[in-house]
Amino acid sequence: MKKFKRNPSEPPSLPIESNKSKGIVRDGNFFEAVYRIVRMIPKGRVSSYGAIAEFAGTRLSARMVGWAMNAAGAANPPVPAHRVVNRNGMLTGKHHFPTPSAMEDMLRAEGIEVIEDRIVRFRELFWNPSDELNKK
DNA sequence: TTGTTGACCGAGT
DNA sequence: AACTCGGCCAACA
Repeated sequence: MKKFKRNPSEPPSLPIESNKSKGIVRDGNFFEAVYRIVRMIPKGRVSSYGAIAEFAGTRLSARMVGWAMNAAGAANPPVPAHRVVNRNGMLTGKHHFPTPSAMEDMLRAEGIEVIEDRIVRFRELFWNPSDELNKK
């Protein structure tokens, strides 16, 4: 009934070592993969949780990208989490920054217009990780 | 241990 | 057009 579970022809998601009991995939591949991708987002551009999740190989795990961003504050080198928004260009994660306006301020500082928690001209500013592969 | 909740997303109703 | 639901999976109660 539900038609799109996991496409068997696609790679079986990340080599995440899901050691749930011992926990902490944060030190494993998933968080690192996400951070790596997010760090690729050029200044002045933005991407979405879903696009990042897909590129990381876990298409249906966009929510985990948000979770990764939640922990990204302590990451080193830094992760530009403010460049990640949802598929509509809305700043859904702004409340997780140190101050309520931090995310918006950082985007503005990079030349991105934000109106009512939404990125203006999101379509043009959207950056898909796979663009990097195509252009080379 | 089981259950619920997300910085999500696409399909169905 | 608004709403619900299922899927992912880590954290937390």
